[in-house]
Amino acid sequence: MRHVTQRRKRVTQAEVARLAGVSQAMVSLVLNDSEGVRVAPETRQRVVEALRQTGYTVDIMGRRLRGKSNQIIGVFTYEAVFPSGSADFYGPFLGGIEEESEAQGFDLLLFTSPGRRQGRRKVYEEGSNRLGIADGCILLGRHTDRAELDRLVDERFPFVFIGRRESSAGPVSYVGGDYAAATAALYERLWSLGHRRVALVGYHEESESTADRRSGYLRACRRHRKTPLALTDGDPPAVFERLRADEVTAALVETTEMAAALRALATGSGLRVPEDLSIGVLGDTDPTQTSAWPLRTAPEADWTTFRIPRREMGARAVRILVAMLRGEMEPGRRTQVLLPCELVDGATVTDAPRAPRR
Amino acid sequence: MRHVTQRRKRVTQAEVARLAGVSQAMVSLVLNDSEGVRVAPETRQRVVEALRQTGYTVDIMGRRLRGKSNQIIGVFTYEAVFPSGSADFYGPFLGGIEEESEAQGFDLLLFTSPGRRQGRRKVYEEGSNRLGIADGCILLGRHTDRAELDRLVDERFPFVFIGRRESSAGPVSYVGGDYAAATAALYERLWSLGHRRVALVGYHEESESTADRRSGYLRACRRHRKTPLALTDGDPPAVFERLRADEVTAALVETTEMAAALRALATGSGLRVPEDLSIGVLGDTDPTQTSAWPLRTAPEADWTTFRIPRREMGARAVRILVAMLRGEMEPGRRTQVLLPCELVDGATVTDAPRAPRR
DNA sequence: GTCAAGCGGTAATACGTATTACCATGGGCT
DNA sequence: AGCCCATGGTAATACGTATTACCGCTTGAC
Repeated sequence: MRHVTQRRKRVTQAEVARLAGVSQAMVSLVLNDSEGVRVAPETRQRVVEALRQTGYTVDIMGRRLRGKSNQIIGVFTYEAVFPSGSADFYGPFLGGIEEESEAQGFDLLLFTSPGRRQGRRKVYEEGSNRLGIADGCILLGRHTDRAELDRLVDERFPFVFIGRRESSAGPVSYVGGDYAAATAALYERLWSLGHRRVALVGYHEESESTADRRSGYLRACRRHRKTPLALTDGDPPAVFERLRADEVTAALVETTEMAAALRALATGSGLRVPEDLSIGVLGDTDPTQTSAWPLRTAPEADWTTFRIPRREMGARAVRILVAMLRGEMEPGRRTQVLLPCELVDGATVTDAPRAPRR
Repeated sequence: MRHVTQRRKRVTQAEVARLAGVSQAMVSLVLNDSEGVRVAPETRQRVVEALRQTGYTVDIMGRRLRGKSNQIIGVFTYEAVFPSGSADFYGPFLGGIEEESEAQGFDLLLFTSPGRRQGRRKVYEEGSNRLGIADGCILLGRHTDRAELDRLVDERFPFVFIGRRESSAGPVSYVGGDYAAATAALYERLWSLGHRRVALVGYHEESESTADRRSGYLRACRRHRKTPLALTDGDPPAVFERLRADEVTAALVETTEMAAALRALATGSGLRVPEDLSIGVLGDTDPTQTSAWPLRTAPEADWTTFRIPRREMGARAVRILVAMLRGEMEPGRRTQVLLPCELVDGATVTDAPRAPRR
């Protein structure tokens, strides 16, 4: 029984050269058809023949080592990219990232190894930043670690965040959705339908995206000289009671979970949605996140909301990162982009009720 | 205006060494904690400090060139991982891959960089194998390139395929679904319900998965001494006519698309499903693939089928690959695994009709 | 006959890391 | 004093490729 050959060694240019009776450099020259370098046709023939015989293939590693870039974009997410449940938060983002990095000629490195602390991934483990093995990195995730972000900025590692992010350590490049404008637009839509008491229901926690929605709401309120009514989580029944007490006819709600809970409470109290209470959802946010609000929601709900251009955001982030890597950006400058969100007319918003409810 | 630092250069061991006042070799030694080599505690301290200051990260190209592993598992798919449509074929596989590689401490490298030929990705582009960047690789995709597979086997690059694959170049490691057993089991279920004329409707093309389903069907037929009736695509109406002509009471159909088309034809002809015709689907196969069969299918259809354990397949593939990389497997041997598929009782199979139809 | 120029090829080097062989120093022992 | 050995570090090298500087040869011009 013949002993199986062990791990066959790669064929190198040197071996090809030996076979053809030339130097390694000559093989490289023939392979790369360098301009301005002269190779005798007869020699080229010999080399080509040797290449064919040996079945030589370029070793990417050697080539990239020499080129100093390994053509890899890192993707860091604070949670698993492919969740076991059906909730698909990252999918669209990554779709855009994949598409664009394919177009730009980069591979994608998903950081799955880093240590998790209480189920959440960390960039810095044992002090060293594994992201560095990529040329640059795209970061995603609702649950951002402030300290890590600051440190990243500080290290001058090229990265782009998906979702607006602020850091005290300096400017951050990001591609976000323009939640403020979209929220204001949704408010305007309600206003034009006759709603005069429009409340905001959202998180208490001050993440950038929550803050943007609130600022859009506040701006719209100011514009129409209305007193804002912003309710931050607390338990759903309490929020609902508050809405009734203030004779609110429309609510702008941060997530579909919250919206579903509200609607359930409303219909439970004999109120019809949207005839008695219009509900606008401020973008379909991360469905995987945990909250005090009941998770179960009718999937077929036809919410009035705005579409977050996830795919475009991913693609745009890659383009920005690649520009940074190519040095096409004034160094030190950061790029901050907010993409418009498209209004989606659903079945949960209609004209304001004629008579004020009691 | 102060000119900011230009394009951040990779920091190398040599620079760290300079800062610490030692040689590059010393930095490498400290980093790798090589056994049997003595480093003065005080020196180690200096180096560690310099590493921290510079934010050094290892360059995978240099390291791999030197022949060491990078703790990176490559993932190669013949189509985009994150499709723009909602059809999510790769998701579950990658979920398992991600989960397991996280557990094993590996990062995931998605090969998205160049190399498409007519919309399909290629492993070998310009003769070079890009997979080599990773320590080993997992391959997925219904559309396999035979020549590439052979060449991969030949190169002895460590890889595991998801889905059974055969190569003339030698044994291939894979993790597949046991379609033969599952198909046979589905046949048995039909038999026990009184069906005596059970047809197979499937692809003509001889991919491994198609072949497995057919062999399971044939095995079951032999067992019950029935003449097989295997219909390979052709146009749906023709297939349906054939089923009627042969007084078939149950059909095992390869994909949900085919099944939906058949059902539409059946109900259009006044046959009820499942009362007059039972339909079993042989696993929910790649929904993105193109075929002669109409794509539109009622999504809420409650098919009787078997579940392909995609997530488990992904995880298992990673475990096998890691074992290969750790050298825990006899070199030259390959691991070939078929995981059982669980029967799913849906609404499209019931007792055989009493009287033969006409 | 000397020089320049053109041609065809090679040696050398850089890229970043890991590892081996080796060297300098100093202390303990005979 | 002479020797050995332990200690702590460095120089050198290999990995595979791309590129530049350079070298030897021929030929043509003067």
